[in-house]
Amino acid sequence: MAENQDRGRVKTTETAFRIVELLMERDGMRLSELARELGVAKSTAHRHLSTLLDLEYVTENNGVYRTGLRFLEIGEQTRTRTDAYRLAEEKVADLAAETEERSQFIVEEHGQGVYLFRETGDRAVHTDSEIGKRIPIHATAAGKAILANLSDERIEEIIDQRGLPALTEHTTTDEEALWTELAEIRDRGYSTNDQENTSGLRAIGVPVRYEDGEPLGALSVSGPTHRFQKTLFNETLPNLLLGTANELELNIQYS
Amino acid sequence: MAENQDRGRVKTTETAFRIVELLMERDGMRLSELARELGVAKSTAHRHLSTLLDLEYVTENNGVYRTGLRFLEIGEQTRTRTDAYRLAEEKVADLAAETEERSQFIVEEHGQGVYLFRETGDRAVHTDSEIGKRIPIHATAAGKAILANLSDERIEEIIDQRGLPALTEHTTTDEEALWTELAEIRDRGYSTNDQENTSGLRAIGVPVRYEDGEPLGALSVSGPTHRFQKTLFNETLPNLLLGTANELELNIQYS
DNA sequence: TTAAATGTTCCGGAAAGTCGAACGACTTGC
DNA sequence: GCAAGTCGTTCGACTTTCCGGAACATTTAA
Repeated sequence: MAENQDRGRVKTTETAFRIVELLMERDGMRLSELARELGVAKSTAHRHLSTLLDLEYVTENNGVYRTGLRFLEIGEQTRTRTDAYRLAEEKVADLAAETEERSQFIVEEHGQGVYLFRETGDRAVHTDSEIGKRIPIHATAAGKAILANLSDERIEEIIDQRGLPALTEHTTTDEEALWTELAEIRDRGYSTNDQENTSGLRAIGVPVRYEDGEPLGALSVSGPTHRFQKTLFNETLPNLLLGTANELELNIQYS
Repeated sequence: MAENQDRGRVKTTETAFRIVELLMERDGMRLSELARELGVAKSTAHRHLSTLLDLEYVTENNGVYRTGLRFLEIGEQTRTRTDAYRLAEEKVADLAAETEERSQFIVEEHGQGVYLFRETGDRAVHTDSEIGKRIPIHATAAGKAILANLSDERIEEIIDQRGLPALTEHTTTDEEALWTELAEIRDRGYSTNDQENTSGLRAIGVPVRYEDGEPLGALSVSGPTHRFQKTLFNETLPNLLLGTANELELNIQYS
């Protein structure tokens, strides 16, 4: 059982990355701890760890193995691969400075939202970076802005693959409701998020598109519910974001 | 032949990561291109790519495979694992703002220097991030500052493992000369770099140590030769850096 | 000092990854 | 508009190589 989709996959690679992920979650582990956790012989764990150490994807200190910075190298390379992403970084900084709130740029990958850049204005607290973190795409303003600009088939695909899990009691979990919301977003040009992934937090999101209409990501600004109200929430921020996204699209087009 | 150190290493993991590295270098590849490059059957490449795709470490678009943002997630987690690193980030920003030059924080991993944070002051050009990039540790100011605070055995080990490759004509490639320079650095408290990795660029570096004297990394400020001279290079910047490193060490101690 | 972990090495057996062939779907060029 | 070439995908047989267990060395605890 449970060999449904496993046809022709490389099991050794799966365990290698399972090890990496465990090391990340646990913030470092010892050899036998890892072997126990994985349910493999110590000798097996040893062989895998030695390999990852040799390849320099893992470090070892006093018998404790941790993920290495080579992941940062590959990740950073991936993030700054296209000029578009680098240009987005500037806009995120501008938005944070101008609004004094937190702003971020998110892209879609494997049906999820991934934080590429985040900047916190003076007013916002400087939290953990969260860069690279994944989040259900339907539960963020930026994510919905992206979703609204994908083809219906792709949207279906993502919903099928990821479902619509609830992060708070305000998360949209009904597919029908999501579709109508996406239509509104397309009309209006921007998306909103009212405590759908974190209670007490609201956000506005706008898509960033290539010339052909394909979304490459989305910008968003988020802040506490008590500040995000009325004109600010309904006009000022949406207009600021739409203008910024437009500038960004032009920058990308002529880069 | 060439099986000297390969005893007991997982070959499949090696090829999996060789694929990832190729995808990174080439900025994306097609299946058969990759198979050709690796010297394996198309079916083998296919199986590996499907696996990496399923695990979400790789993305695919119109038949082009690229590295995925999961590497960013793991890398970012690795970078911000300890409070110490996060605190270093602030100091890097302070230094860039104050000097208006480029400042960076570097750590040692597998005998190499790795850029963890970089900030460019208003005066410096905003280049590619280079975060996560590796560099021979003896060819940077920050690297030498770290090296000078390691045990003699560890220094030997690193030199044996990595050698002393020349990046410019000014790089220190003589082991004897390096040892005497490291002694000077220990005396003086800070290190310098005069066009040893990039011609036209000078830098000053200072170690950042835990209470027990173990270096966790080093701060440095770099700029063009024509600006980095006289009092600025010999007094002002060294003192600024030493003060900043000291603050940082205290912050780390009480965090 | 004993006892109980942990890390390391080695070997046989079995699971797995590799290759090549063969197919359909697209391109390219004549 | 057809043929030759390329690309991605699937399948089965061979054999590489990966896994587990045991035995030894090493450290930590009692």
